[in-house]
Amino acid sequence: MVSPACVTVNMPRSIEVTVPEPSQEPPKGRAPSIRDVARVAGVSHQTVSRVLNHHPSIRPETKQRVLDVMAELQYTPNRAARALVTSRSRTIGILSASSTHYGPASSIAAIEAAARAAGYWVSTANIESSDAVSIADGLAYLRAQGIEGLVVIAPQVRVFDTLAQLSIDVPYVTLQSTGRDPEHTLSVDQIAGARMATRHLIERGHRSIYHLAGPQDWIEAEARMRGFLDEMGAQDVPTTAPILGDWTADFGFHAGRELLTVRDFTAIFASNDQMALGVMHAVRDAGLEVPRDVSIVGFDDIPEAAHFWPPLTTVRQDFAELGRRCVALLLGDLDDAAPEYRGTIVPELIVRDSVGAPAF
Amino acid sequence: MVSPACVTVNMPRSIEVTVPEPSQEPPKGRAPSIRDVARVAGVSHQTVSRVLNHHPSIRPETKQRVLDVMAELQYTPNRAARALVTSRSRTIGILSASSTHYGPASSIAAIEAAARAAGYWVSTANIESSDAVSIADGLAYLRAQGIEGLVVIAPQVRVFDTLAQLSIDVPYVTLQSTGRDPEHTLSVDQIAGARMATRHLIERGHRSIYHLAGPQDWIEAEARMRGFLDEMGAQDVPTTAPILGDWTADFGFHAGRELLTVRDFTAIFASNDQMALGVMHAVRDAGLEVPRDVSIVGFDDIPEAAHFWPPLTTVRQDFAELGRRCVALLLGDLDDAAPEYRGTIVPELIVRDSVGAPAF
DNA sequence: ACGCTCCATGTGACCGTTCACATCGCGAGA
DNA sequence: TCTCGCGATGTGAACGGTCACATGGAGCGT
Repeated sequence: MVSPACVTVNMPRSIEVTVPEPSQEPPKGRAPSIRDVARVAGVSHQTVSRVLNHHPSIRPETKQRVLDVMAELQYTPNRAARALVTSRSRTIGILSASSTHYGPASSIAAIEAAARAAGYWVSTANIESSDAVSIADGLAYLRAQGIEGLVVIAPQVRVFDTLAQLSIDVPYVTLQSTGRDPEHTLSVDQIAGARMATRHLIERGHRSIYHLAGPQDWIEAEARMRGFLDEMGAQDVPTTAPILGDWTADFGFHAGRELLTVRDFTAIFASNDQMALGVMHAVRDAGLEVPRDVSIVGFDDIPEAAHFWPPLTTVRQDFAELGRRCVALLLGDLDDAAPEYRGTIVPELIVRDSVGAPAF
Repeated sequence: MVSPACVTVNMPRSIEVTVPEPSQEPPKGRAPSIRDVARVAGVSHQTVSRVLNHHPSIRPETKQRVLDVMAELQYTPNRAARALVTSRSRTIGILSASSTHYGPASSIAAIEAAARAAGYWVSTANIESSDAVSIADGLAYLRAQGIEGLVVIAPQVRVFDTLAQLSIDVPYVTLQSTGRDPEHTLSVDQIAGARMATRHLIERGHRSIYHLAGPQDWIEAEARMRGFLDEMGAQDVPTTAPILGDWTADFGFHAGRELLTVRDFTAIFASNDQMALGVMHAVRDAGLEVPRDVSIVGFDDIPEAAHFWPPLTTVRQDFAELGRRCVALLLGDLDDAAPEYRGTIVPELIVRDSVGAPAF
């Protein structure tokens, strides 16, 4: 909702430092360095470095003097120089698809906030199509930045393959539960969430339920589908094959229209809210009503879901918390801190008005 | 719609290079450097550097040899080293609010893609609240990265103030038209878009139209409001004071409910699609219908808008194009290339089913 | 009073690039 | 044939931090 025109203002790049008492001026156009600070403060550059890194053995008054000079000169540490010598970029990469959707966007924002708080930088690579080339491009872009950790919000299956091919050797995290590798698992339990949604439908009396799944190379899509299948099986409800979608409302609309030509179901569990919205549109277009004729459950609880018509029953995930934990997990590996956040995030069923008793 | 658990795999950080013919092995754990390449290729490090920078006077066969060795060693240039010596980070910063919304998220994705294509990196700082402190934090974060240009997708008014205070001296661009400073203006003409929407309503016979505006420290919110006001004035329709919102569907819902207690209007022009959705919800909750009782126009054309109930008439903006041009403009400043993209992006009225004749 | 430890600080090298400048041929013009 | 110019390449010094190590006192046990 943001937009148009563009104002640019061009300004000189150098920082004008006005030192009141004429001590030695810092060099020409460059920003002041550690040595400039040292000179003005009357200490060695190393002492300045120690102040910067909170080294314990510095006399408080020395420290304060250095700090004062830093402020006076508007000193900012040079990230490149530090990265060069330590060979640590302190950068976390995010490989993301459909970053314009609410879920990924929220997670990205949370990751960035958490990383920033921990003194890390974040670099995002968006891939438009999820073919191997785009993925490889995105990963190459991140690699060139020397990322120390990677978060994958994209079709994981292919990403992992590409990762191996490019021999990118950083710890990585993805935002969903696989079930395998529980040691390294941080979960909003997608499966549990999908089961809640499915159970809700079954409890309301539905027996013919379709599942509109997400792309199957997204592990969370797979997990939600598995949850659906598990619950259907556990309750002994006959299952039809899930329909594989692409997360968009458009797809939901077209799939819904298709499905309604036969109309052998009373409910649909969509793998995200957008697809659920599309289905509702198709239902109305067919002259039917939600939930009278068809009941619908979504997944994610995007902020708009409460205002859909009818307000959508869905499964809420805390994307922000997810992003935060993700970073905690990565940093645990990176900094050998013990990540506290391995517990499971429990999703929540938000009951609104899109589910009713079955029509037949 | 992405989510849950998290898989981490830890891998060694060093790159194992297997050089078939035992030439001198590169140093311990570090990645191969320009000198490693030089040694293996039998040239000087400077020659390698020249190959890297496409220097004209290098013999083709020398160049090829170096290229081969680079491939063999899996050499990747070290960004930090380069940034250090050139004091150019090749990084563009984005300061963004509400990055989870479709518009900003789309622009960000486009900016990142365009920047990547131009060999630049992108760093995003999200601000959660738009108070001065958050803004200052975000800007400080970006500054510490040595950004060379800045894109602002946030309440610009405050940002500009803070920018001045922090004495951040980089070229910047914002994603909207101000009207002032036409020389540096890249416009999706918000004003024109808002006028189109308003005119559409007036042409359909509406005379009592409310405007649900965005936060007024967003310049595009202001521009859309101005467009609304201008058109109303031009057509001699009496105007009521716009209502200042916050871009969310929730706000639209509550504002709509409030407005409907009086119901002295036949149409609402909302400053974005989310607020329009909220209003439609309120209208239905009041037992009324869109567009029979109230007509509604939105702004942005988010992908879901076509599937709202009723499908929303709105103004489409090409966020992606916007992001692209934004980068072109910045890079024009940065690299002294002539930015070709100063023309105006014309928004487009998408007529769907949320506007009808006035109820009274 | 001696030596040892530890605190506070300084010195110089090094990280991987680019930059400014030097060098070495070789062909062309006088 | 001598020199000048230029194309192709090499040499060494930055850039702004951190690291490993050195140094000079103060405090303290014996």
